[in-house]
Amino acid sequence: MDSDSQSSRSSSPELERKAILNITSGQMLQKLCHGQRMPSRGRMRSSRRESQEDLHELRLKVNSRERQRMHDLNQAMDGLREVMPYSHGPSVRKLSKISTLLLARNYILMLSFSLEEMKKLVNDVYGAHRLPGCTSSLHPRHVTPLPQAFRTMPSPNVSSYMGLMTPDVHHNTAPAPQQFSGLFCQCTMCQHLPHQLSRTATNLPASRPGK
DNA sequence: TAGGCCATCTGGTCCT
DNA sequence: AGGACCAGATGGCCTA
Repeated sequence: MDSDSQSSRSSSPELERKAILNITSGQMLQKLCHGQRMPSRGRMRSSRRESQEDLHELRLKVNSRERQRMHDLNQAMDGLREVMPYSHGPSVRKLSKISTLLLARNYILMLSFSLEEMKKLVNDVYGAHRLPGCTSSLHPRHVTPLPQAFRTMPSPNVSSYMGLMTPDVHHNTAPAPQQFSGLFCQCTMCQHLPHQLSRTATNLPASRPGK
């Protein structure tokens, strides 16, 4: 996988061997054994070496666990990248970790906003003609409020939630903003809505209405 | 060449 | 006690 291109750089067998050699020889081992009391001459050869070996083995074990933990973390990060709406082509550089997290947050916020807008639009069309006993979640009574983080966003402009989709953050690999502009009209909801509503949805105002 | 990003090692802390 | 988690340090790779 392309996303592993960088991690394999450092986790290749050769480099891992070097890493092991690094702690096996010299500095690290000295560090590990530093502060240990000198055993008597008779015991020095065997017990000191044993404790060194024990420490060394322990260190290798701990390092290996930590390495595995970080690999798992990176795997999860890759999973997140896969569902993020940015170009996945081979010519596109992988999102950095921080960019992935920030973009994911913005993406969630934008989807929340889209959902709320959709609920409002559907309610505008069908709300007045609701049948008795209808418990649709689209009814105003059931519409959930926006998340706090979303409500405190500085700008109501939809495109502003794409703040991260800028070249300076994504190394010129960010998708064009219009990649998102079709969000409403491509969903199943919009496709089944009356033509007029569908048009309205695809021409969202710059500001959130009524806020 | 500087700066960004990353993997790895390491020691400390917390939890079970 | 052992494992998980975290953050700092370090060094390598890559790009502008």
